[in-house]
Amino acid sequence: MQGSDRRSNCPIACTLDLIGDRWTLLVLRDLFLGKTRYDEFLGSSEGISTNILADRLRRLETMGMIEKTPYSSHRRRMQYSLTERGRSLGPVLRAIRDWGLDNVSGTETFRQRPPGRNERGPQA
Amino acid sequence: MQGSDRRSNCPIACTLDLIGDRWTLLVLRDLFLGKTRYDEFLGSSEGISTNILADRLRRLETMGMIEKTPYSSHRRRMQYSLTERGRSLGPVLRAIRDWGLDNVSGTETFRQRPPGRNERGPQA
DNA sequence: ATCTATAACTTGCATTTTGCAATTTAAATG
DNA sequence: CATTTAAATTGCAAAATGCAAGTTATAGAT
Repeated sequence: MQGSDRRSNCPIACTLDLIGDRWTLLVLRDLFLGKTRYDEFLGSSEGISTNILADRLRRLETMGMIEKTPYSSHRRRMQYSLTERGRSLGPVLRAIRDWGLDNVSGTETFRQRPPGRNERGPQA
Repeated sequence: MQGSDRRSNCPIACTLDLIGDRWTLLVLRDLFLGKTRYDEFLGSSEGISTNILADRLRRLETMGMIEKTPYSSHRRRMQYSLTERGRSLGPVLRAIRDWGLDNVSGTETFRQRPPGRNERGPQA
């Protein structure tokens, strides 16, 4: 909890302490969209910097939102996936998406994902 | 839109460009809770700085999320209230709250607001 | 008239975070 | 061996935040 001397019991504030920055939420979006690897996140059109990406992935893992598993014998090559805890943020991302679709011109979702995995996740 | 050369059509990204920072969301929370005046926002337990508060209120007004009206003949004394556009962010704040209640220990809502105004807003 | 209190900022400056680009690391491949 | 690839790390500048003091414009008291 950020600012431990300034404890707030407000669930909104506590949640925002964990995920209340733009890059974290964008990384979560990408995870919901099925991206798993570092270079995939780097490829998103918002252009996250490598240091920010590494930092956010580490934080998300520390908070138990994601977990990483090797996908190669190269010990630094990890794929990331949402944990149950991370997946429970789906409604948040979805609400954000819905607001954007209704209120920001020029936004659209593309490539409708098939039902099933990430069914409750955001689409972009 | 932030980073105009890095335009993203993703509704999530566009929304986050507008409100994707902790303080903006906390100010929005307070507005949903019925706070209207500068010193009321300052009184929240997260301890926003005066420069950040002034900045966020200005931005929210510029984006059409809030409007300000004088409450005193003192020309600097304004009360702020959500516009329709701002109120439509209710589901976002509510999703964030719900996640916090489910996932962050020690969080709670207090003083249940009566149904009616802000019925769809967050409670904290 | 002056002085004090109040509310809403603004300002100055230190600290932290972000953004950019280069570099490093550890593996696979030719 | 050298080169390529993927996932970081690093160095540094720019931007944002945080803290505290200061300013402004009014109301109210003296």
